[in-house]
Amino acid sequence: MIMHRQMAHSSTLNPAQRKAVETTDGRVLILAGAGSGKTSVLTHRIAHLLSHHQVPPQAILALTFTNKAASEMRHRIASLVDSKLARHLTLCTFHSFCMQVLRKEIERLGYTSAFTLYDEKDVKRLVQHMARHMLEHEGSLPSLEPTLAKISAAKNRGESVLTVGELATWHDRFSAELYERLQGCMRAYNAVDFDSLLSLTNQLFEEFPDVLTRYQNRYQYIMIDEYQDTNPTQYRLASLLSAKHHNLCVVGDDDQSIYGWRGAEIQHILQFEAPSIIKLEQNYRSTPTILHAANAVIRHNKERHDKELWSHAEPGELIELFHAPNDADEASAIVQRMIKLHERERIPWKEIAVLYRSNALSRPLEIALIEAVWQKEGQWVRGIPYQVFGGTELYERSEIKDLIAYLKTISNPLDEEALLRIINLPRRGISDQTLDLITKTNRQTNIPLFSVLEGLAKADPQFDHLSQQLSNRAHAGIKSFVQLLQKYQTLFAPSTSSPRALHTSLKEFLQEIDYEKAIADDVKSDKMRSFKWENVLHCVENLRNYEEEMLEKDTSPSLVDFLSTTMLDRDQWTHRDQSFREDQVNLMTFHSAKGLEFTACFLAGLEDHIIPHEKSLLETGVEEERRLMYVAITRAKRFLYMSMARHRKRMGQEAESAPSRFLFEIPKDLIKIVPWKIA
DNA sequence: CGTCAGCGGGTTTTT
DNA sequence: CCCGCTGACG
Repeated sequence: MIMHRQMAHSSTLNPAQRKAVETTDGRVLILAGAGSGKTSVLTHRIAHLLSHHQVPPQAILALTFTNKAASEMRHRIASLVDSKLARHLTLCTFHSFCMQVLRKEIERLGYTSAFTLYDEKDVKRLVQHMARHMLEHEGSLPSLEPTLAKISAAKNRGESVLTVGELATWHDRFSAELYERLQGCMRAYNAVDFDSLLSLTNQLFEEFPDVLTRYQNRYQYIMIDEYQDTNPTQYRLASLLSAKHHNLCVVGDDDQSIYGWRGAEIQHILQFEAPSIIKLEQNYRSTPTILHAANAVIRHNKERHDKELWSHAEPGELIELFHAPNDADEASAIVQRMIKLHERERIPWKEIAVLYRSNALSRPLEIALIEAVWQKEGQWVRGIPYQVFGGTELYERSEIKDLIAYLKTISNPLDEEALLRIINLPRRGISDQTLDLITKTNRQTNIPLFSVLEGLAKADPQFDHLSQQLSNRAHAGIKSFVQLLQKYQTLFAPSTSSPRALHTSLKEFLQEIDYEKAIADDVKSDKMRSFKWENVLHCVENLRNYEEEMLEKDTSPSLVDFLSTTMLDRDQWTHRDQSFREDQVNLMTFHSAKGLEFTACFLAGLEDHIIPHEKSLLETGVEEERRLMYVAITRAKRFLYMSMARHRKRMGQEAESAPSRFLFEIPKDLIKIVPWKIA
């Protein structure tokens, strides 16, 4: 045992890290500053539990916010311990954990285990439909933005009713009514959204103590990553699960809490009661100059745990700050310096990032990158390779959404939102008018839409009245639609006698509905056509990959599971095959940069109104904006540039802007103010 | 069923 | 100013 304490794998840890790894029991708070080796600590801690305390992997639960974090941790653990052990850990996002629980237990709450998952857009669409239906006698719809905001805030708090302002205004009452109906509707559709994935799990645990006890007994050790980002529902879940063994270890950094506007509660990490509070303050990422600047800025916040990043390294370069006349000049000045870094300091493009507060600021930068002229292996070339994070993603594309809607309808015919999306796609003569008639019957009788369609298809006398009102064309369309769905419900059904690959069925399905032609009919340009079709094929490829993965894991693949995995892991759509490791400059928001690091960072548009964002000042307050600035600064390893423009177009108008107030919080001796034009 | 004009809105985003 | 959505019209 004593020999094991000096196990090779933990010998690289510093004393604070080691303490964090070895404090296994009870409530533990690990305050992990930016770049302090948080992932290392978490993975070593889990490895330590497994190999040193012989905790079975099934008894460990580690929850993260992103799939990326979960899979990175799993890989790193697998390199520390027997990979068989690593495989049996429950290490996943909050959402996929709840998905797993609900797939097994949701029938207690009146859903079926084939429930489908809605994303925000799906919910929004549904809310719009419902609002239109509720107010069909009114002239025009009120703006749904405030309603959606209220509903989303309530969901984040795990509240199933709106009690905003005692429902004083008409709009409040309307929102409350809509929220109530929305939940009824989701239930009827057998659909769950991202937020209710969490709140339903809590509800399940609260209403069925026997279920809770099972999970409490199983998970002796619970760890939560990025604890500063937990919202009340996640907090509740952690409390429920850890209430038996009380071995709850939370890891995070209050200074990096930047998701308050999405319901995250910084108070959770500020007020976490624990006998052991461990601070990781030694930074392995940035130069002391950069760290001093970051510390100086964040010191101005009141709501925080006291801590300060430090490093043994050489002080490093000063932070360069420049003020350009306008945004285009700022962008080209950034690109000029970037070329210098690449050519003189040999910094690869992928080690360079430009970070900005909001996506709208990326335009001028892209233009400057495209127009840039530089020397590649002695040749003059035009254009620096770059990638912008967070554009319109593949999964948002209509051809994919339509295809997914088809698969949702096949696996859960109660999902009327999905059904209505594809009922006339490709066109099969079911017009809006026809649909109106059918949905009216569906609403009046409370018979699910798909059952009405089935009834019509087999001429069930119950629907004679409705049937008479429909055209022959509509009849034919409905009949073929119902047959199509029934056929593929069987083909995609799990564990039929002849095990058939899902992607084979999908290919056959695409052929049968002639989706390629449907896309071709819909789109003018050839380029767009092939692009869309490629996206569809990519989707088939995803399904095939999924099936392979499942077979490797000895789990049986299913359409339902594929759909939820797909919805819960959007990375598979973006960074799977393409370019992730390519040598490209990175453009992204401060928010998306969290967790990443680059040798050189350019922080662009550091102007008051942009950072701190004036709208955000009113909502989440100046401290969250300061944390955002802190996150941005701490992304840089060696070179940090800060810049702003004196004039910038704002809402169409040219306007003057002032330097960000946060710049004045950085000690002058860390900054070198340089002319924007490079000599 | 598809196209176009007029209108509102414009911060951050993962699951 | 530029975008996306809605609703009216062909």
